[in-house]
Amino acid sequence: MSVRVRFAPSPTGYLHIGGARTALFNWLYARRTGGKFVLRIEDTDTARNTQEAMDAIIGGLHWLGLDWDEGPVTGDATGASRGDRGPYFQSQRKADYEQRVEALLFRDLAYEHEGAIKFRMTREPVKIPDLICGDVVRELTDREAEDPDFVIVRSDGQPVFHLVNVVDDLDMGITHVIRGEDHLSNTSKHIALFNAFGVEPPKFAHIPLILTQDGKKMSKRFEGSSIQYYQENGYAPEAVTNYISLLGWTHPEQKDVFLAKEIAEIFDLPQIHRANAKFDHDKLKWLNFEHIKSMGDDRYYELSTHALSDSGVDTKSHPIDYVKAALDTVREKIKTFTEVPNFSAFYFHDVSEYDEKAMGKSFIPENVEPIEKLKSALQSLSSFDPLAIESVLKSTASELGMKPGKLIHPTRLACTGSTVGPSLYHLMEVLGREKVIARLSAAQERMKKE
RNA sequence: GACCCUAUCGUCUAGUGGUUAGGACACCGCCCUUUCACGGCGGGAACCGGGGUUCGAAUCCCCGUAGGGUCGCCA
Repeated sequence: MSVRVRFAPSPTGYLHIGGARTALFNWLYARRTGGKFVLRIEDTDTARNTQEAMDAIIGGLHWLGLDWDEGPVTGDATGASRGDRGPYFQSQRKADYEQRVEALLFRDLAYEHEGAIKFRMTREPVKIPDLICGDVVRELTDREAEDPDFVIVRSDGQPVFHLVNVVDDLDMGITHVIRGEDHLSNTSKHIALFNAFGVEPPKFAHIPLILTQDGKKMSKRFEGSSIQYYQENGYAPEAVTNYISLLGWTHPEQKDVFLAKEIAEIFDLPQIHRANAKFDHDKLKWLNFEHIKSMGDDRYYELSTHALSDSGVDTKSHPIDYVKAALDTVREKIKTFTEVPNFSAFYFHDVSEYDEKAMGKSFIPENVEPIEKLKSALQSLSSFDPLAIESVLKSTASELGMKPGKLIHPTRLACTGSTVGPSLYHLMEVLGREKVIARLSAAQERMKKE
């Protein structure tokens, strides 16, 4: 029997980082086994569902590159979908649930209680075979011992999570339920329901949770709990999937940097670590840096220009080769794409503002003359390349009897407006002689005013 | 309160009865570099506690302790 797994988010918030990891593990398992990955939307709580959340989930999954074989195409519950086991929105499956409940009622496995319908839960301990946790025997808690039965249909007629989750998994032929460990205790209810329907439950695999650095549950308010945070803060999706896969799973060769599609060939469930993991932002950032270094040129240019345009820098009006050359000089300097504008915006517009502190040190009247000398030396250069620029900078300084740094710092500030940035000689080459001379001249005017 | 899961450096983890307890991130030091980074080399840093089992436990068992989860007409 071929594997069918599903990711079943509820559109009541955003795509949580933990949910993203659950989706990733499901996706990996489907890809590894050649099975199907189903996306199902658990929107039974109409009061709490929002279209915004729906779009964030679909968008987030797309962004992460976790494509689904069956499920909605868009966030519209009545819109198009892929697959022949739909509808994939629970809000569209009411008739199925009603039928199932009727059957339960008919066989006295459920009963009406104050307008709601409750399921007759077994009083016996339930064995939960789990691919990650092993066999878990779940006994009744003290409260459950008083009344183990639980509501499966609200008094307003709306079916409840436990019921719809089981019915859908059953109807959709789900073979493996891979979900967060927060569902482990509830699984006894689900198994009892599967038994009541006379079918064998799917295999279960409960994965540990992701906690904050101080070991607390990641609430919606925690910065970074939503995938959107990473989309907006300069992270490459491949770094994010790489990082979250490392929370609870280890590459057999102990590798740290890899692509999700690489793990898709070796991933398996029993290897998953059983303890919760704390989220380490530093390691994610490092992985992002690694992926920026190793991604293809075009992808790097694309993500960088996006970051630039997001911050209001227009690259479109510049020749493509100029843009690429400029971006090449910042590639190994950035850890996130949001840093790209800081390091490269000066390439795309004139410098009119300078670092205040540095200006006090570099833009002084005494520097007007040295910069003048440098300009003429630069003018006479036959080739405006990094090596030639470097040697001119140093020889000019030495002729003037000043330390190279005394000339280099004002030059950098003049060219970029900042004290940090790409390699000075390379940046000057990319900028081109004309712009460099112009910016040097503009800086001289500032120096006279000081 | 009850039930369930878990427990190796600060963090993610390797380890499945015999290892100088390994790696990565982070941190510290040195080198490289007249920007900021990168990089190179080196360093500190862990088996929660107590009982067993065994010739021998990080590894197996029990009891504590701690953390997390669940016990909804939320999902």
